[in-house]
Amino acid sequence: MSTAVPAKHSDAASLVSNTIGEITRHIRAHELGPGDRLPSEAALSRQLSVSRTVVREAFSSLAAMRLIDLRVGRRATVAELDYGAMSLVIEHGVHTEQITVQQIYDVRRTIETRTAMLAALRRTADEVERIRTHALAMRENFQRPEQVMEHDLAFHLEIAKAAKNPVFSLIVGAFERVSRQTWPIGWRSRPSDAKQLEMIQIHIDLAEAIETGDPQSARDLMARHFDESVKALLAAGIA
Amino acid sequence: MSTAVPAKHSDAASLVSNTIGEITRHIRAHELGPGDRLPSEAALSRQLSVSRTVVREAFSSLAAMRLIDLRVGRRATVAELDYGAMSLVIEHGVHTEQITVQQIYDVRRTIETRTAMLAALRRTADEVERIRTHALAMRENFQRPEQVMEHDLAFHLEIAKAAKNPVFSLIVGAFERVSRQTWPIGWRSRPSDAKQLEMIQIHIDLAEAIETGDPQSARDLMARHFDESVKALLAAGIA
DNA sequence: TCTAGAAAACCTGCCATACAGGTTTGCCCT
DNA sequence: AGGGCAAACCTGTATGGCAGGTTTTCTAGA
Repeated sequence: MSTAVPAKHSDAASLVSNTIGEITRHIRAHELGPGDRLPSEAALSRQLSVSRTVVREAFSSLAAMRLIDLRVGRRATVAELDYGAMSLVIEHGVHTEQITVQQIYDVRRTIETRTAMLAALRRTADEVERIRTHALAMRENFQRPEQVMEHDLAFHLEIAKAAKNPVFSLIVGAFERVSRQTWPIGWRSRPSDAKQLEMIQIHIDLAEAIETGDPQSARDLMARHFDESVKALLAAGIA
Repeated sequence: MSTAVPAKHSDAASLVSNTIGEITRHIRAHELGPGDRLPSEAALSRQLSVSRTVVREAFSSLAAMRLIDLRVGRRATVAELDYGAMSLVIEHGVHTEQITVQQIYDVRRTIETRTAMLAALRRTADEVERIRTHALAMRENFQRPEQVMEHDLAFHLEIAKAAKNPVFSLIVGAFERVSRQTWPIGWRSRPSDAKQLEMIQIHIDLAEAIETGDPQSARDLMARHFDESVKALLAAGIA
């Protein structure tokens, strides 16, 4: 490489994006799965005739999308599915005013009425337990909004997981960062303790419907939950 | 910076991820929108007391997620919403066998029955025109699968756009890379010209339902389309 | 012969510097 | 006032270097 000619070869795009392509191709070609190790930066640098700088930026980009994991001293490894990147994309869309909160609620309603239904059909005993625990913890801690929010988020994520389709988990997770920022608004927009407890009660009922294995009821409760939430948000002026 | 002490300050995480946070914070704080320019690498480097290398890797990561656009000589700019990163995440999930094609079809069915419905309610004349054009082009070129596929993908994306919710577009787009790779399988699994034309006919009918403004019918046609597609895939052994 | 521990080899995170092109800015001349 | 050109600025890529982590290998002792 030090001796290599200026190269000129290959596709137009930048060296970094080519390198990203090469790395993903490597993963595919060798059928690597989560946890499997990739070549070292130096090795790739030699192999692809680019500087380590370029390889590093490629790795860095892949890590940003959570396709690989990087840790100092260790080789890069293939990552498990992770919604971190998607969550950042959605957050960015909201902050740059390309997406409204209401639009997110519409999508969530569409997705989560389905996950609620599927969860009622496919849940395991463990999952039911976790789902119910989160719902009850919401009521328990209802004086501490922060706690309620965490359990609320975990509740929805757990239902998605119980639906046994990782793509649903990915999407529900994608809204996490934004939800964390808009949740307090919705909470404050419920004018009384009674209204807040009412909202929490829907979660508890939903957990029960999933436990019972009643998909229709689970579906309806989830739909009602979102309808109520949107109403609350609109009342708070987040149109 | 050359004179700066080893720093030790700040959060645990890596310098790069801190820098990513700083940049997104900058975007938010200054309420930057698509097209607005960010500080130069050198400026950020000074401002945050890290080397240009770190800033570059941060920029590179943000560009990988398509939150910003990079072009040589120019300053980085805030990017428009783009499903490229999400599409890579999904593709990665499929290649590493963490997601199955059938699971994707289930999600698409959930999402796209909704977009079809909304499109029928909210479409503009222009959108109807584009949607119909793609459907008809599928029939026109049905001897050239490559062409059919392109119009098929564009058809679904255009419907999502007509639903007037960018999050739906994002999600439908997220499946594009994977679809491009699995589409031929579905196509070949239809055993005859007649079967293939039948599939295309659903698209044409769907375009019509959207034009007419019949949400229920649009919904049902989209549902049927996915049911048929899954059937075809299963027949081809992609269980 | 087997094992535990230490040394060597390897690897990533970060930095400084350098230079080849693109792009912007601003000034000067008309 | 307007147009064109040079200077200033900016990004893409490369090289070399060093501070820690991590893995592998070798050796000495049981």
